[in-house]
Amino acid sequence: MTRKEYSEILVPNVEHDYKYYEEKYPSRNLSNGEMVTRFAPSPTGFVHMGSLYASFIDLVMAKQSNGIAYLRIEDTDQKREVENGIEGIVKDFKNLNINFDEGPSFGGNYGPYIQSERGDIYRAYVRKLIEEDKAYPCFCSAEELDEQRNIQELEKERIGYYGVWAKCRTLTMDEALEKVKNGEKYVIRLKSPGNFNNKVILHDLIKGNIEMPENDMDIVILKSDNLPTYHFAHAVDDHLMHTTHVIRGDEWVSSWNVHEQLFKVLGFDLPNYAHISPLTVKEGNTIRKISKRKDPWAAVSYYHQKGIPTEVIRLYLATINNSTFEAWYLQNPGKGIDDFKFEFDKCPIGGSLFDIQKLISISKVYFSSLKATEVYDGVLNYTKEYDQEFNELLVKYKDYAINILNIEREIPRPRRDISAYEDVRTYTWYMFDELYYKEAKFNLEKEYNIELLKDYVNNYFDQNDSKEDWFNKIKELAPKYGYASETKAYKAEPEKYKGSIGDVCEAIRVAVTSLTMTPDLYEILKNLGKERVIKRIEFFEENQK
RNA sequence: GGCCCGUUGGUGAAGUGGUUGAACACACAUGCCUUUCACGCAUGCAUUCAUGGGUUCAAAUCCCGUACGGGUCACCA
Repeated sequence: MTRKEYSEILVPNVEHDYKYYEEKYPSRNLSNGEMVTRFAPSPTGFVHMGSLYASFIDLVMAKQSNGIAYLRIEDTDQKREVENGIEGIVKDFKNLNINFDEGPSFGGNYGPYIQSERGDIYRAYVRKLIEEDKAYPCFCSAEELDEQRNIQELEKERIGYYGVWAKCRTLTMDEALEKVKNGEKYVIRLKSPGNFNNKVILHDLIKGNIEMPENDMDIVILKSDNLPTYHFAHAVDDHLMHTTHVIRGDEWVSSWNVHEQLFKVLGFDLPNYAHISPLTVKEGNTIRKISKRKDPWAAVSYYHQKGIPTEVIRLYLATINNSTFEAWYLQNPGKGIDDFKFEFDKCPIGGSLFDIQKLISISKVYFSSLKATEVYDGVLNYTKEYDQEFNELLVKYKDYAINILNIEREIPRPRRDISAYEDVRTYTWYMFDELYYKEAKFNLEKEYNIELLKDYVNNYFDQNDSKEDWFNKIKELAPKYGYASETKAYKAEPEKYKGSIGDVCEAIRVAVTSLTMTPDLYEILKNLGKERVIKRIEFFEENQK
């Protein structure tokens, strides 16, 4: 029997041979420097901050090099399958408005992009390896393997299936065939040509050179369920899909020697590797990876619910991903992520602690850079889903709402109070009568002079005043009631006055908004208009009693 | 336990042998300015880069040991 026939018995029902696939997926026509990257999650749940971080780097590196970033689903472990896992991931990315160039439901010429649909392809290459005597069937059971592991541990030997421990390696074709005939289950293992005493060096784009022993483990490449292991699928897929840069979590560093060997054995060119460190969180004294279950902000739904735009998350990921991004971003107003040149060697090597406070601060800067109409559109969209009542008010008073959102905005140093769309209501509710008369509460620590307030609104206030006139009038009003019209004068001789002009403004502010802290009072009064100010002062009078 | 990686302030970090008496940003504190808050400005916040030793005229930066943290050692990815 030839080795070819042997391989066909061991790996049955394969439609094409590997040469067919080599032809079917020709090299991509890449010009200089164009990167092909891939984000390759296993569908065990929904998209979270960690996957977003990894995919962010894939996308940004591909995009800035004019290359291609594709999505590949690694679902070769049927036990871990989650219902609708694949659809969930694709949907999450689409909802976030993150688009890959190729992938399930994105299209592309190098598919299928779901590994469970690529079984035939892997098997064709497994056959090739068996035929070339670079792989062999292994009939060891899980129990036997466990036992062997225990012995190795006891004897302080390196653990694994290698050298003399690789029992099935020496099986002859006839012996193996006999077992197959008897219906014994088997897997296909790589016949590793490596020597543990040799060194291989990973030239990692992020971590630098890492030296490790050559792989000598006869790792499993095809499981008994006829699906490949991660290692084998990685080699075959990234070869056929012509990935130029494998960007993945650094938990893979230690198995890189396996991958390097697999590429060599299969006759593939080795891609570049960039191993990224995970997003972490501190819990007591230990550091752990972020977790969907334990960290609420790890879920993308958290941001959706609060109304934090995807762009903010991307900005945050950009700042932790490339150390020089933040300074650049602050110095180049109007520019965005796409204008920045990201580099692998600026990526963090150790883990990055996720800092929600920092994200919020980035969000505030982001919101402060938006135009009022943009905030309006965004908040309208947000409240449609999360705050029907406020949404109706925004629709009803569109122009008014935009004016309010424009207070202290589109100026050289805009306010930075909004960090999410959910904050908009918190900062503007009192400007809407429907909410104001229902929700205003006066927890007064001091009493305010109603006469002064009435005098002000009836005899001084004019909606059309310029800010300067407005302030001059307050200065005129203040002394009438014993307040200093200049803060300095008050500070110099506090005993001579009831208070300063600041106290006068505070009285007006509280009477009109029920709050002691609001944006510019002039703008607020101007937007409310005389009639409503009068009404609010009357309302205040009733409530102060 | 073997192999690999990391350790700079409350946080993210810059830094690859000498303009570092350790940048920048976030957070925090105080003060100034001010109609409030915010913004802004000023100041403070690591006498020191986990630790011990070595190389050097010179080390956060190079070498060795130790401690601590992380990863990995599956028919999981």
